[in-house]
Amino acid sequence: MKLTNKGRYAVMAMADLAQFKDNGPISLTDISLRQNISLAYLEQIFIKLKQENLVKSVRGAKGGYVLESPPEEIKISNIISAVDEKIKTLNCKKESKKGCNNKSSKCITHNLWDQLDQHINSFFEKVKLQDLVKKNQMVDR
Amino acid sequence: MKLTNKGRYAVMAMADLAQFKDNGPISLTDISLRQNISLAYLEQIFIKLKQENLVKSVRGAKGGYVLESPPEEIKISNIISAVDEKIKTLNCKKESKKGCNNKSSKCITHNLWDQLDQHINSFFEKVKLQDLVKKNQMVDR
DNA sequence: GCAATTCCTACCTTTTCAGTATGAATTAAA
DNA sequence: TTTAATTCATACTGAAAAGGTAGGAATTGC
Repeated sequence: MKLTNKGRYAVMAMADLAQFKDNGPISLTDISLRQNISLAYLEQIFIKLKQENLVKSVRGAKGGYVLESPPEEIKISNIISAVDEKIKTLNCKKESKKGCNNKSSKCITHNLWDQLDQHINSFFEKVKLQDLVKKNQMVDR
Repeated sequence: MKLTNKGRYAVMAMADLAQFKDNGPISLTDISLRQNISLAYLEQIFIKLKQENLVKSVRGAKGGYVLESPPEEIKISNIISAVDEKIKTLNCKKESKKGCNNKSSKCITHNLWDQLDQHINSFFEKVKLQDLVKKNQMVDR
C-alpha cells in the first residue's frame, strides 16, 4: 500500500460525501470549498473512485457524486488503494533491477517489509468511512 | 515515521553487521558487495547511524563498523528513524499552509493518520535486529 | 609510504507528487 | 433554446525528494 496526500484527500472527500449523503448528489465544487482541495485535483481523484465503484456520478447541472454503498460498509483501505496505484509498497519486488536480485532468498528485509504492508493494510481495513464522520471521532484506542 | 529505501538499506546493512559481528570491524566495501548497495550511498547512511550511536567506526586500513549494542537490543525503529529524517509522516501538520488550516478541529483524517503512524512505529519497535538474522526468518506474526 | 578505509560535502539525475490548464460532453433550469 | 453548472478526459508543469555520484581529505594498519 502506498500512502500519499492524494489518498488522504480521497478519504477526506469520501468522508465529506458521507456527511452530506442525504442532500442528493454532491458537487466537487462543494467538496473543494469545504475540504480545501483544488477542484481539478478532485476531479482526477474521483475518476478513480468511480472506476472502483466507490461512488457514482450524476452529470450535468445539479449533478455530482454519491456514495455507492452506505458509509458503514466502505473500508478506508479501498479508498486509498483506489487512488494510489497499488504497485510498489517500497519493497524490493521492483523486477530484479536492484533489490532482491541476489541469487535467491537474500534480501533479509523482504519479509519484514511484507509484514509491515499487511499491517498497514489491516489497519485501514478495520476502519470504515462511518467511523470518520460520526462525531469526527475515531474508533477509540 | 517516513519509509524509504534508504531506511531499508540501513536495516539491511545493520543486519549484515549483526550477521558478521564476530569478524571484527566490517568495511562498507564488504557490505556494499554483499547487499548490493553502492558504497558511496552506504557511507552517507553510516554517518547517520553513527551519529545516533547505533554503530561505531574504526578508521584507517582494516577499519570498518561495529554494532554499538548486541543485535537483540537494537530496534528496527531506531535504525529507520536514524536515517530517514523523522519530520513529516505524510500528515497534515505541515504548518498551516494547506491541510489542517480550517478554523479548528477540521481535517477529518487527522486522527486517522496519527494513529497509523503510531501503528507503524509500534510495529518496528517490536522487531529487533536479531529477529532478522536468525534463520533469516521473521518473528512469527 | 601505500593502500584501505572512514569522513565530508557538493552535485546530479530521475521519479513522483501535487497541481494547472484546457477543453469537451452532458444536463437542469431559466 | 440558450446558459450555467457540472462531470469527463488528458496533457502539461513546477518543485521536491529519492537515490545516487564524484572528488577529495583524514586516518591508520601493514
